[in-house]
Amino acid sequence: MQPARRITLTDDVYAAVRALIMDHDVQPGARINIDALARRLAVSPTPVREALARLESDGLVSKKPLVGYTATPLLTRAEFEELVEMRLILEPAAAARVAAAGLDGAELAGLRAEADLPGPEGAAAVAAFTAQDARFHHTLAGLSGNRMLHDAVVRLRAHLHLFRLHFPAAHYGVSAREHHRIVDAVAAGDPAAASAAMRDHLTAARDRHLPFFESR
Amino acid sequence: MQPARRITLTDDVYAAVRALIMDHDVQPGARINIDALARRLAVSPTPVREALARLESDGLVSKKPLVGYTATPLLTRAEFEELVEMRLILEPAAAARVAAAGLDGAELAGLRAEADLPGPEGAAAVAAFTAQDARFHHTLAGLSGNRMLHDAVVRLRAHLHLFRLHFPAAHYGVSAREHHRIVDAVAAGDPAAASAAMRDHLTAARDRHLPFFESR
DNA sequence: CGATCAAAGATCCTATAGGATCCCTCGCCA
DNA sequence: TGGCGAGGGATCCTATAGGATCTTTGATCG
Repeated sequence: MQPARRITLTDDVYAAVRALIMDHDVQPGARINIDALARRLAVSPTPVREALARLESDGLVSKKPLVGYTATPLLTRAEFEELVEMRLILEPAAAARVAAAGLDGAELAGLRAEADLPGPEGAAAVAAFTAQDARFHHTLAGLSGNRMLHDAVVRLRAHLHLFRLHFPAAHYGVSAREHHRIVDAVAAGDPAAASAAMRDHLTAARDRHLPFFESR
Repeated sequence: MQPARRITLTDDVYAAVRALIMDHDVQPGARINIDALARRLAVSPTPVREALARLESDGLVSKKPLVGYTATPLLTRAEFEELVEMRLILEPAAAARVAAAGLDGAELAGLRAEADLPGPEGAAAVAAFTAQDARFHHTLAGLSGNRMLHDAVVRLRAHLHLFRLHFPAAHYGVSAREHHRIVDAVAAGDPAAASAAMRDHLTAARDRHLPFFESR
């Protein structure tokens, strides 16, 4: 772990702690000791405290007064269903809006490039896959032109760190094809088709993830 | 202003600062001096810093490194349109889900009670109206059973402190009737009607608010 | 008279120290 | 042997002080 340094320590600490949680360097449900974390990052407890306060707003940690912070436990099956439901509300609407508004050549090319997903090769395959998948969904939400919609999609995404460990190989290839189907509908300027393609993608992804809960 | 005291100062400070902003005791766009705020609340700067970090996640203040915090400026017309668009995505979906799930007698009675809105009498009429309106929308979102959906609706609502000052009298009465139409559809277990009623309510409220931007 | 540069003031940012609270372990008792 | 209570340790929470940075004001030069 590198000592954090930039303009404001808080931002660095925030990013560092977020990464620790997302990569499961801090086990879900584990206590987070402020002093120990500060020593590990070679900073004082104050910016750590500030970063944790922000992370609590993101839902990645929770605070019990006079006891301490805790990394948020993994999503339960029910919470996962809620998350999917929420994405089904937001993301098809975003896709429809992008299709309705239309994209210029550069935007479309960029989106199409991000629709591709890395294969199952390489050491950090799962991390690379989820990171690229996140980029695609975030970019699409951003192109909706509605900043609040974009923020909401990004915020939800943080909870998917759940699947960093157990990850079904079935995702590779299929997800990329579904992404391209969404891009095609967007490129055609067909809001209904874009919305439907996104809905199908999300429900399919949900079904692919479900076995995870069986095995717990 | 009372000195803040409870279990954790941070929570109290958070609520206090939030109230300051919502009530326009701190003008939108104004700089927020951490030390001055700490003295005013009779606490040290540390919990103030922590509270401000949380408020930044809520979008009520923004931070410029090495410069300080600033109360978020009032929504522009474009941002207001984005907010409405976002509510149109979330809240009709929430209403439909509540209607589909059905409510027991107590829940329905509670919701119907909150649909009523205080009239234009009294000193703090605007504050009472908006507070009650918020309660209705929050309660409905909460009854959807989806916590993330509820949180998203509540989070958006914070940005409506915009209208604490200039408030059209046309809202009184009309809004309550629209609320009851939503409750009726929910009580009838008709998701499509509930969704439509909410959509109509939001678009009508949007139109009632629009003159505010003409007068700036 | 306007623009540029420098210095002073204010503010934020970080670190360290002390008080209060909670959790856990050990001993005692029924 | 199991339950209860007290003490110690750890941790959080708050406060204060010092260093770094930015903004602003004033003076100087063109």
